Amino acid sequence: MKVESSKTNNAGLYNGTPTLQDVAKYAQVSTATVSRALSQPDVVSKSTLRRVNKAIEETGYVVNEAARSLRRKKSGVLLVMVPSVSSPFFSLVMRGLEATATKAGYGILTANTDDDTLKEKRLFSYVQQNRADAVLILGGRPPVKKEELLENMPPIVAVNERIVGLDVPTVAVDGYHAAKEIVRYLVGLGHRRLGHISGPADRTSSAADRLQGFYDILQESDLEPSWTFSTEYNMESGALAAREWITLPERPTAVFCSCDEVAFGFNSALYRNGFRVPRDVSVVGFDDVPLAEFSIPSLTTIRQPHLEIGIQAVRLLLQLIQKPHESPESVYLKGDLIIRESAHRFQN
Amino acid sequence: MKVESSKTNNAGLYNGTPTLQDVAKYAQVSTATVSRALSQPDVVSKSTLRRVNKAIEETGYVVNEAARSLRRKKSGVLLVMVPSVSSPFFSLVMRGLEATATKAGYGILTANTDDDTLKEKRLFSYVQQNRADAVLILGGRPPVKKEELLENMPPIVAVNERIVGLDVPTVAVDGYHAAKEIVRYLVGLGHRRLGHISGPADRTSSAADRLQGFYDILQESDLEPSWTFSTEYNMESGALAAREWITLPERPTAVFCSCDEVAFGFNSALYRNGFRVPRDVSVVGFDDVPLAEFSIPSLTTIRQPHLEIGIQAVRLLLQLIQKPHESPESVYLKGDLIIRESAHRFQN
DNA sequence: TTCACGGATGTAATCGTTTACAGCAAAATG
DNA sequence: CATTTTGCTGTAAACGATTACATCCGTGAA
Repeated sequence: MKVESSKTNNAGLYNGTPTLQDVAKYAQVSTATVSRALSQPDVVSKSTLRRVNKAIEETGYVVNEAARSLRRKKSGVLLVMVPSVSSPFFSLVMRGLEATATKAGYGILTANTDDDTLKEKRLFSYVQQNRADAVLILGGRPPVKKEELLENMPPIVAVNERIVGLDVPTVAVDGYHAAKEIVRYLVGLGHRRLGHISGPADRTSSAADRLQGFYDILQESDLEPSWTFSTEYNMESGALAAREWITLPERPTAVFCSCDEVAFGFNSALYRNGFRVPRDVSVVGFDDVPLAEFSIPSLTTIRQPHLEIGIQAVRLLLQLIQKPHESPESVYLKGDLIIRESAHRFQN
Repeated sequence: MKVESSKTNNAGLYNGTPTLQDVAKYAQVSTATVSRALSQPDVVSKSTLRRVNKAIEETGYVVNEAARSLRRKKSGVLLVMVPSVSSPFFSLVMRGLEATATKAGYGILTANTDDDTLKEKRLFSYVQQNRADAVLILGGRPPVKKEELLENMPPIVAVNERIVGLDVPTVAVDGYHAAKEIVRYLVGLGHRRLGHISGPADRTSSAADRLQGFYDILQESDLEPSWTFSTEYNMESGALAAREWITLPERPTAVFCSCDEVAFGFNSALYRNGFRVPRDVSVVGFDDVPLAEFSIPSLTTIRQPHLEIGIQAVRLLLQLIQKPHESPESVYLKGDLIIRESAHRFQN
């Protein structure tokens, strides 16, 4: 079993990074066999497999993904489009995505979409360029014009938000029922004047769902919505809403914020104006970001199972990659009410 | 100028995604010319360039990055290794990294390192597989055994933390001077019993720097450190520290927390035990995450220029990719003291 | 007129894998 | 024993771009 040193190719000599060729030469087999040993070990004979594995070990061979991608027309990468990776909740979800994708042998390419100039080009370029096999869209905004997409649509799964005007499988918490649950909780605490600071309900399905849940529970309870305020999912918006709340003639005694960040901003601005939560107003959030537990006061909120969201989203996406023409069912998960300090029984 | 439809290759017929070949055929030039038109437009004649560009437009050609990577032996991707993408501060930095990398035509592949099982393999596999050209390490931990790395080290830049035992260019805030500044501020407010909740000073350079800054200012001020507590960079740890602070016979009147999250956890646990910040103790943080402004009380802290950190890190890395043997100088940025509510003048 | 030179383009090899196809020996079948 | 099947392996052609080298043509100098 002598290793023949080639003249045309001094591969065995460890001059560069070893290739399949080098392994093949070392193991005295063809490149096809090495390739098969790697991808379909069961079709290779035991003894050959051993020899190849040893050769791989000895040479320190690592597959070249660029070559593999070219040949297979698969990159092994998922593109994640997210409005902002620094959003506390999105970053939690991304962790779940990353973990699951990695376990399945996929890498995660991250693209922030807040940078409008590139937003449109991104999806197309990454996937068409063969840099990514499929796309996870976190913010809910359709990345390119619909018509263009339909022409040659890569596998797409929407996460957290349905994408308006684009029918793709979605993984999200059932915001409608979660909203109902938390508002019902407030009503149960004796509150009769309830307000809601909603997200951008015209653009995002999550905001619309939560808003609808709010309305429907009020109706079931024979109550009128006392106040609604529509804004973005961030702390500044919560602070803005607080300034309006303060001016109200009949202030709601409980406010349902569309997400934890809005609640933080709301509470913060109230605090700075001498109001105390929950003494002066009960406040609840949505998401249960890590800070909800440690904020002052700690925040009663809906827990979104962020890891599970990531797991399911990747699962659907891989399914879609395998069978591009069988669109899998969307998955709606349950959010759990987490009771903490920020909402109190209403006392007249 | 008639487009000849080939028999061996029905490329012009838009059956699959168009390739360079198709563009070449359409523009009546060779693939070499198209390639040059793309990468080095100045060596192609004006008229040909126009023709090629038109052909690209018409066919909707997009470069196949897999093929390009294979040939160029460059992937156009940077690997970001981060202990946890859901850390508020890391996610801010990542945004800066992503923005700068995108602008330079690079993609960002994200790898969480909290999942120990894969930690070691990651750096090697991604770079050796030709999936990434270079690596940004955010957490400070060396990803593989040192010896292995030295053999065939890809371009690496450390972000936020120097990597112990690995001499690579680093981009970070000068934590030592920033710590001195903020502690000096506390001393200036009249505090004489000062405590510090430090990060993992044995493992991370940032924690060690801040700790040293704390010590040195006390010494300059002829004060003894009243209390130190070493822990992790997270809220639970802050809460843990609070429980110890409460039991102290002579409680420090001001506490410097190693990061904002620790401060949040600290404040939160104190609040739950009936203490108020800054009435009972002044607290300062480090990082200035978005929540610092909106927390109750708002947090006096050191602002880290997270965007600038991202920009500089990518700049160094690209420099290193271009000239692998000229290791660029590390960059240390200045952190700014942001004065808010959580620290007060000491009143006896 | 001849020659050198530079600009523009084409030819073809190459990057490292995968895989259709073919070949071949041994086992199974008739 | 002849023939088919099965299991394993090798040959060589892709995948789609880049680039060293060759070629061609026009211009200006000698």
